[in-house]
Amino acid sequence: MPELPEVETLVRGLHLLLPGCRIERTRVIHEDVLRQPVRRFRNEVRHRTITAVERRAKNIVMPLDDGEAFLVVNLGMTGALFPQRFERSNGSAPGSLARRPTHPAVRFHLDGGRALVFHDVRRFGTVEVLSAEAWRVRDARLGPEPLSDEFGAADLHAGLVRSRSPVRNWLLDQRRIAGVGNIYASEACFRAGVHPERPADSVTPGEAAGMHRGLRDVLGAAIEHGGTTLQDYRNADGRPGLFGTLLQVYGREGEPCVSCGSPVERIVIANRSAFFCPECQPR
DNA sequence: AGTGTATCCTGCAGGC
DNA sequence: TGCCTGCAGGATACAC
Repeated sequence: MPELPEVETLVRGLHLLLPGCRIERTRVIHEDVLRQPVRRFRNEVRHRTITAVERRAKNIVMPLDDGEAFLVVNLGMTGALFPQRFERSNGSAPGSLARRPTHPAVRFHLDGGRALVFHDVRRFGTVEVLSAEAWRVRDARLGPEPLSDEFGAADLHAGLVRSRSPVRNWLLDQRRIAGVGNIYASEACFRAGVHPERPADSVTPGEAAGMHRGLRDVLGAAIEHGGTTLQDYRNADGRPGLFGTLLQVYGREGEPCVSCGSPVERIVIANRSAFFCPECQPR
């Protein structure tokens, strides 16, 4: 479910609330979301203080005790993090709009009676504590952040030409570029006028520039609108993202292309849907 | 280095 | 109403 813009929106909300919170104890309701034994997990987070809330690719990264360890959450398809019993200085209560977590998997009990709940219907999400070194290694395996200043069109092109895999698949590979998922991969291909099945190494420098632009534009705009909610995604306030109506091809099979009016098509690449306009994105 | 397939899970929509 | 199939924002492991 959640891709870079959704995770970024959630992280921005949580960053206003969680730093300084101390984890008193943890209840693990569904241990299959952990990547380590429950006992060890609970021991490693107990009595630690969350010192920041950051994003890397689609991961929510919370340094504990200024980076002695890292609590890393991946939302998978349906995961969500709900802050509970927090209050802002203006009296509003974040998370109060959230539907009660029907599928809690891990509940962190924080100081002051507050809590953070990881809720996940399908439980494809993961929650884990990593040592500083383990997180560094994990981080190093992830590709560049598409919105960072260091990521240029030339970098994108240089990465693409090293692979013959379909462009859409290339964009989904977190080792090549971080944070792009199925929605924004289709959107980026559309904005660049590149057919999603085109071999990555067939993309010209000009097309790569268009894709670099399109990718950054669509991710940036999606963040401004709080991300895309198809079904489950909620931000830290429990509100859905509003970018869905602005998607140009994803989920619009049969509907007219926003640019030329031709019906948008859906194809399956590597078992996952891709949407494109056959006129604007020729093979 | 690729792809296809399967796996982890649950819920929902649509067809009959 | 029930039953069935297919589909869903992710990530990983496997055989080929």
